[in-house]
Amino acid sequence: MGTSSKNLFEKFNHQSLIVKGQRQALEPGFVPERLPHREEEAEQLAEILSPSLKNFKPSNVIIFGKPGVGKTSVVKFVENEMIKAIQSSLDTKIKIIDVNCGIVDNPYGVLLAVGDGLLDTWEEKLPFTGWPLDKLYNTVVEKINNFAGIAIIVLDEIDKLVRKSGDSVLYQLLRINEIANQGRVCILGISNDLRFTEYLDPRVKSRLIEETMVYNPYNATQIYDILRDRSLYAGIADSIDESAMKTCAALAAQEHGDARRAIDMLRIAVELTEKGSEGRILDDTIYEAKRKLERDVVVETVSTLPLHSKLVLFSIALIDEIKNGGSSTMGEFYDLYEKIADRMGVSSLTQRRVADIIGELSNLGLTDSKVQSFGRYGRTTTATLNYGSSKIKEILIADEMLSQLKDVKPMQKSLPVS
DNA sequence: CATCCACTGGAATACCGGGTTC
DNA sequence: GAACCCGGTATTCCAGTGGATG
Repeated sequence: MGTSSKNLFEKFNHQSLIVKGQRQALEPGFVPERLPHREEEAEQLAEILSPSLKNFKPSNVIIFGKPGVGKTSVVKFVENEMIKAIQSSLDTKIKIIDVNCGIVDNPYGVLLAVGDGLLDTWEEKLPFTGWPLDKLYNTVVEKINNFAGIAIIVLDEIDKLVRKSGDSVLYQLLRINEIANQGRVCILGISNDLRFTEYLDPRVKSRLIEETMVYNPYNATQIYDILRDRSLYAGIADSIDESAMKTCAALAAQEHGDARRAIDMLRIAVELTEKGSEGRILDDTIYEAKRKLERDVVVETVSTLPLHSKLVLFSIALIDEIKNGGSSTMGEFYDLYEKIADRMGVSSLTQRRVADIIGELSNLGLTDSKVQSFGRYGRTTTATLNYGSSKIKEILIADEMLSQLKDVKPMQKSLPVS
């Protein structure tokens, strides 16, 4: 390495890094050693799970709460504490199995995760497809029997699992305790949705929900405390303005008291500061971080959409353009979508499917859609873009597949005034 | 209160990846 | 290793339904 010429990375080394501690403290998924304003919840959960340390099956628990209110953090925290507690006593047999039902939302996947979680390290993993469900289930039961301890199955986002695949897996998991002669399972569910239990069979419901905990959203002062705590971990406390931290907390409190969002904003503010020249995080940095966060989310969601969703969104954007911000009806954008798909050389989906795609886009917050009835003249769904059509188009066209649509202009039709 | 259009839920179909059987 | 079994996912097909207007 030459001494006279600068190393390529040197420039970046000299960036004014303001993080002097653990950078992970600002990343999603970090589990702190302290849980400001969730100490009681953690203790309560530990109490519920404590029988497992004496080899008794704890009650099944469901934790409810909006996103970013610390559900997962509390659970992870308690898990870690429990693992520490087990290490000191050799005669307790506990396995904790984490399943993120946001990703694994089908019966096979859940049973597979449970089965794999019960394997000893030298055992070969179970096949991730191919087996009949009952064979997989029998294997899981057998593993529980051999294990002869308490298996705590943590089902994060359990509401998604139930919505997509019903409660059959839950029924099967609960039934293990009846058919296995040794070993017990305890289910710890985490849900964003208070009402998901309505989808449950009463028999499953009563057995699954032996204990419930509801976590309330944080208020601004609580989020402030959390941010302060994290900034201490990250070693940025000296580099952040008091009022900036308050602003950050206040902004996040306005949006459902989501602490995760506050931490995301703080992290981006840190990154912006390290790239910039200010050297300190100010109020303005926070506002800029907020804007960047929102922008990033839109780009991310739009660009990861499946092809046909992109085409539908493109149609809506085009109609938005001609109508200058107006909404479009199913008939309009479906026609346009068909033409676009044809031009791209892909076969178009049916209207039925496109109706679902509209619903998905609306769930993602990219569009607003509602059904409108015109009485005697039937009814349709209308869709409106939530972001500027030019911006949406720009993101869409960045996709290689869609780049050929760059110059597509819909022929001006006389559209009914809505 | 009939009417009309497409919304909507569910059953059917096609396809995929991967084990299992002979 | 060809043919078959199995569950998951995406889509289509079909029939029943919703609801404001006229």
